[in-house]
Amino acid sequence: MNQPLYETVKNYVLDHIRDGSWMPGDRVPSENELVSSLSVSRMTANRALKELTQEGLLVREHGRGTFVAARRIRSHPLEIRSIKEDITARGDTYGVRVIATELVPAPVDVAAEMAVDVGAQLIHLRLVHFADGVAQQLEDRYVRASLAPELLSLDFNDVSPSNYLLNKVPLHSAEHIVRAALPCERDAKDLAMRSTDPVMIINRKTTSEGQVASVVTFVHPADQFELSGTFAKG
Amino acid sequence: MNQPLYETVKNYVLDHIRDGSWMPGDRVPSENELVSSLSVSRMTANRALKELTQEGLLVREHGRGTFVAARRIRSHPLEIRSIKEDITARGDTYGVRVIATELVPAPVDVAAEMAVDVGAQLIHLRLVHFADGVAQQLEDRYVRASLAPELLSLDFNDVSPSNYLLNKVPLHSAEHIVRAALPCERDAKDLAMRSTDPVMIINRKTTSEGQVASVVTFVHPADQFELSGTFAKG
DNA sequence: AAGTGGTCTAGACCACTGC
DNA sequence: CAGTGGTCTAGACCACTTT
Repeated sequence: MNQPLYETVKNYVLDHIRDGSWMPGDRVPSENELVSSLSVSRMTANRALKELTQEGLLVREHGRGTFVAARRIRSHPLEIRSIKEDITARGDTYGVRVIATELVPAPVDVAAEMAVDVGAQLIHLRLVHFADGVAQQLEDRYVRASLAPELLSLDFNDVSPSNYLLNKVPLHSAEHIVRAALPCERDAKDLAMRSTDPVMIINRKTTSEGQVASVVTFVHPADQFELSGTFAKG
Repeated sequence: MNQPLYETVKNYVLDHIRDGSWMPGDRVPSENELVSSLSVSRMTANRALKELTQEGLLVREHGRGTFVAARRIRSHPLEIRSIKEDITARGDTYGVRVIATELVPAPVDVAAEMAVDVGAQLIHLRLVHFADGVAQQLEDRYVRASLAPELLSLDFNDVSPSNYLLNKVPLHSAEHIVRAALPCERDAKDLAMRSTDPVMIINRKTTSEGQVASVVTFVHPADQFELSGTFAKG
């Protein structure tokens, strides 16, 4: 259980925000108060509060104090949609092939991405979604095991991991990175496509209550997929 | 001119990245080397390097060192950004090659897209945007000629078509479609890339006062570009 | 004046990497 | 082994805000 001290301080603050004892707008303890009550140095308290501020959970005002941030509401063209609904909505038959559902210790790169210890228990899912038998999307996902252990025994013909998690875990934010590339051999094989044909890759990291809940990589054959979005102003 | 010391350290590193003396993959000075050469404390050097890492300009590896990150443009699909600003912001030299600026009668496909008569007068622009001589974006655009006839005689080294139109024409909405593909021979040639390497293609249609003002296709070499975005909900 | 966050120092111990 | 980044401490001075 060797987490950095500043993580302990962050969790101390987060716990009070999560359980509602500190509400948006409330002042949280000052750096010096944390120094006294938690017996840490001021630099450590400062780091904890600064990082929580960068993560959008706190707001700091010079000379006044540190406050719980108001919850943001923003929409975005990169919606989290259900692949199954997309497929059935256009009249195709939805199908899914489950390649892996397993409980695994966190690999180093995933651990870094999710900010968990290497070896922490994660649920790993790897599925391919089909429309009328044509592969549409490869989904490779890691989920914090404590959030939804029953993922291991779900029937993904009924509900997709995305949808299940959306309902089960209160979503705070999602970060996306979209890029084009050629698929690696393994992904191409699972998608039954040539590795010389391009794919669109979407990485999504979702956070809930200050923690990374899930990281997922979606791989789409380029000829089967496009993203669209609109925005208006004024 | 009292900027924090860690900003001075950041600028010291940034200057070397911008002027090309430290290239992507190169090791930058270690914290202790910065302590010696700049006469700052290690915490200050650490803060500078940590922030540059968070900003995506450096990559740190425990026990090995700190390295200049591979460069990719990152943009948010929601925003209409200036490619020129993106390039200069990361310290590269911006360049543009104008392939075509002409007044043309609307081709059938463009006429349908813009909801104008076939043969209506449109301005057609085709340019390639470069960062340090490397092609970043091919821009192929049609603009309703009556909106901005002076586009034909602008110097695109000073202002990009996107930026010019943003200021000149009141934007109402923009629709985007993003997809991955292999480039056609002509686009690959203009981007000086192989037609077997994937590209990311963004189509944007902007409307102003109920009419389509402009349709544009951006083609990016996949290894030079990625989209990113975040959203949060309450 | 007192309290706050913003910055900075000069040490320290640790875990990881490479040789 | 030496060098690296990751963390932590116990001080310090400053600018800003409120009382």
